[in-house]
Amino acid sequence: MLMVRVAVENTVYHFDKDFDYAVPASLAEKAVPGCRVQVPFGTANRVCQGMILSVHEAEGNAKIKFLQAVLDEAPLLSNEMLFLIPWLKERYYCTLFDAVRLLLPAGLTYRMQSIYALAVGVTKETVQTLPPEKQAAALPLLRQSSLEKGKLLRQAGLSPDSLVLDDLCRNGILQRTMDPVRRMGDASMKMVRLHEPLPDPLKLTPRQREVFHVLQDAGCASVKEVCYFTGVTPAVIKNMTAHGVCDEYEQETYRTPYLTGECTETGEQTPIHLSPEQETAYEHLLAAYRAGEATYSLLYGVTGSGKTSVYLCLIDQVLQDGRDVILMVPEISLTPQSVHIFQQRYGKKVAVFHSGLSVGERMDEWKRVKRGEATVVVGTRSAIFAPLAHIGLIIVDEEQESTYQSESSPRYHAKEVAWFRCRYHRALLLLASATPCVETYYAAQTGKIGLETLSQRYGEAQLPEVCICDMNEELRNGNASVLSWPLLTALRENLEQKRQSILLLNRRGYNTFASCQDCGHVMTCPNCSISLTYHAANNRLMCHYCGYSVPMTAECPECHGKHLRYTGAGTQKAEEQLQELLPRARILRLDADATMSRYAYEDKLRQFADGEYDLIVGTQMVAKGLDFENVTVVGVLSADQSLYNDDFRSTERTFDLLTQVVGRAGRGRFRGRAFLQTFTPENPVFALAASQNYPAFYQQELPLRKLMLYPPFADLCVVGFVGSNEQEVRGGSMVFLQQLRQLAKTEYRQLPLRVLNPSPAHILRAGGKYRYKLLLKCRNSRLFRQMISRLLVHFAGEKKFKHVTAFADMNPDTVL
DNA sequence: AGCACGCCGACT
DNA sequence: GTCGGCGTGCTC
Ligand SMILES: [Zn+2]
Ligand SMILES: [Zn+2]
Repeated sequence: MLMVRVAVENTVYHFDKDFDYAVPASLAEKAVPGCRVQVPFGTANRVCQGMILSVHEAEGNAKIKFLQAVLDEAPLLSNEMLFLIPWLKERYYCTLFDAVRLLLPAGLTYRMQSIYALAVGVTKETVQTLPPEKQAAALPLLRQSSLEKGKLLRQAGLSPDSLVLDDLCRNGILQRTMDPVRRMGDASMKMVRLHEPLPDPLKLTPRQREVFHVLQDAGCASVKEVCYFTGVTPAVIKNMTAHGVCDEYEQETYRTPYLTGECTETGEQTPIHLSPEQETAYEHLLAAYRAGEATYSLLYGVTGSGKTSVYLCLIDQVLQDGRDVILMVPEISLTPQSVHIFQQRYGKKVAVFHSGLSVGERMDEWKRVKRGEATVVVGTRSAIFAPLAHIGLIIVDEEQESTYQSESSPRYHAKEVAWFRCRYHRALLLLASATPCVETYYAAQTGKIGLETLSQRYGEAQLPEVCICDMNEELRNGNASVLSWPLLTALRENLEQKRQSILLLNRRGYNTFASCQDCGHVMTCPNCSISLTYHAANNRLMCHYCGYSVPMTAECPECHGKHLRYTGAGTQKAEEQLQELLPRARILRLDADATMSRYAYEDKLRQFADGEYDLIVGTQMVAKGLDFENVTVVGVLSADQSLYNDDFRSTERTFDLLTQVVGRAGRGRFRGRAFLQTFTPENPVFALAASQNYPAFYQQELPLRKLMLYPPFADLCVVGFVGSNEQEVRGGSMVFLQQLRQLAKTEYRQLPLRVLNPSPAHILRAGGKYRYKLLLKCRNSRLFRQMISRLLVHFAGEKKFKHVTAFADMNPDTVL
C-alpha cells in the first residue's frame, strides 16, 4: 500500500512526530513530498493540514487513516527543505509543522475553519424548544444555511470561546465541517486618531491627556508609537476609545518605497576596482568557493574598508556560474540606498525580504524566487529560508548582530541554518563584520573557518578624535547633568556652525548595577563575573545567572571607600534635560525598533539629511544605520548601562556599539569628534574602541570567556518555565532540575555539563505570567539535545505541572 | 492542545 | 434512573 509520512499541524512538541497515512488510489499521483495535504487527526478525526515529508510502500494496519485531499498541484518544498524540517526540529525543539511554517511564506499556509450548519432534519420548531443560549446560537442558521464559527457566535451575541456550538453538535442539532481557508489579510497596524467631534465636556486623566496631546500633534499614529512616546499602555488608549475620545482602526502597513523603485531588467555591471587588500581577500574567497566543497569563512574588515565591493565581485562570479546568492543584513541597514546598490547591479534578479513586507508582498517575492526569476535574495533573518534551488554563496553581513537569531519559537539561528544550506549545496558561507562576535573570531583563529582581513580604511576618511568623558570628574566639578562639559560645548559649537550631531541614549537598562564612585569598581558575581543587580526588596545585590547574592553596603571592597552606589533607574529623563541644555536645538527623537513604522522612520531620516533637525537622539540600535555628511559630533550619553549589563556579552556588545559610533563619526569633509561618557573611563573597552582595535579587544576578552566557561568554550542553554502560578513554576523548575541531574549522572554521563541553580527570570512577571529559568553550561551536541528533548517531553507529560510550560533556548541573545 | 472515554454526585 | 462534572490517556 502507498503510504506517506506527514508533518501534522495540530501537534505539540511532546507528541510530535511524522505520522503515517495511507494514500487512496485516487490521490496516488498527486501525493508527492513537499505538497500540503488535508488529514484526519486525533480521536475525533479533526481535519487539519499537513505536509508530506516522504512517500513509501508499506503494509497497512488498522490504525492507519487515509489522506483526505492534496492541497497543492506541485510540491512547494524542495528536497533540501524536506531535509531541513527534521533538522530544525532536532536543533530548536519545535514541531515538524512549526518548521514547515518557517519555510513557507505566511499567507500560503491554510487555516482550518469550522463551518456550522443545521443538521439534517432539524427544523424551526426543534430550534424553538432549545434553552435560550442554544437557541440564540442556532437561530442565525435558520436564515443562512452555513456560517463560520466566529461569525455565528458574533451574530448570536456569544463570546468567541463559547462551547455551546460543540454541545449543539453533540446533541445532533448542528453539523460541523472543516474548510481550508487562505490566511488572508495584509500586514496591518493598529492606528489611532482623535474622534470627531470630541465629547463635551472632555474629561481626561493625566495619562490620557498625554496621549491626547500626542494625537493632536500627529493627527494619527500607530498605537505602538503612541505608547512609545507617552509611556502608557495600550489599555489607556483602549479606554479612551471606549469613552469616545479617539478611534482605533486598522491600516495596512505602508508599501516599502524601495521595492517599488524602478530598476532595469538585468542591471548594469559597472566594473569595480579593488584595492590590493580587497583583491587578495576576493581571490582567496573565490578559490575557496571554486574548490567545490562547502566552506566557511570570516571576512574581518574594519569600518569603511569596503566589504561591499568584495561582496559584489563574489556575487558576480557566483551568478555567472548560474548559482544563487543570499545576502543577509540586519534590519537596520536594509535601507533604500543599500538595496539600491544591488538592484542597480542585478536588476530584477534581486528579491528583498524583510519584516515590513505585507503578506501579499512577501508571497510575491517568495514566488519569484521559487520560479527562479530572482536569484539574489537580500533580506533579514527570514531570508535564509528563501526557496533558492542552487545556492552558491551566502553572505552574513554584520554577523555579530543578535537579530540573526529568532527570539520567538522556533528559536532558530540563521547562521546555523545558513551553514546547513551551504553544506547541502556545497556553497561558500561568508560571515563579515568589523567587530565579529568572539565565537566567530575564535573559530577563525583556530583554523576552524577561513579568515580574510581588510585592515585599511578606504579613501582618506580619517578616524575621529575620541574624547572619553569621565562623569565622576564632572560630578566633582558640580555638573550633575546628562551632558559632560566637553560634549555640551561641542554640541553648542555644532549648533552655531549649523552642523549636525547624533546622541545615543541607552535603551532602558533592566538592571541597576552597583559601582564605587571613588575607584570605579563595579560589583560582579564571583562565579559568573557578570554585574550584580540591586534588588530593593531585600537590599541585596544579586547575580541573575546563578542566584549568588550579597547585602548591599556602602563600602567598596576594592578601595574600602564609603561611596558604593547603585545606578540605573533615575538616570532617565535625559531627553528633557537635553532640551533644557540646548533650548534652540531642533531635536529628532528616533527609534529603530518596531515602534515606528518603517515609512515614518525613513521619512524622518530624510528630513534630518535635509537639515530640518540639528540633533538626533536615539537608542543605541540607531547607531548602525546612520551615515550623514554633515554630522561631526557623535556622543554616547552613558556607555555604562550597556557595559555593566548583567550578561556575559555586555562587554562585547558595548565594544561593538562604541566601535561603530567612532567609525561613523565624521565621514564627510570635516573631521568628526566622538564623545563617550562613562563613570569608569579606565575600562579598557573605551580606549580599544577609540582606536578601532578589535584584535586587541578579542585578546582581552577571550581569556575571560575561558576562565568563566562562556562561549566559545561552552554553550549556554537556557531552560525557561512559564506559568501563572509562581509556586508551580518554581516547583516545575526544581523537578526539571532533579530529572536533569538524574539523567546527567547516568545515561548521559559523558556529557560535559555544569548546572546553575534555577532562579526567577530577570523580569519575573511578564504578561501576568511568572517565569523561571535554569542555566546550563554545556556542549551543544546531538546527545545533549537528545537529553533536553527527552526532558522537555517528559515534563510536558507531568500532570502536576500541566499549567507550566518549559522550553529550551540555546545560546540566547539575553538570558530571560 | 483537544477530544473521547469513563466513573461518581445531584437533579427529574 | 440520567445529565454532566472533570480525571486520564491518546493522537498514524
Ligand atoms: Zn572603590
Ligand atoms: Zn553568578
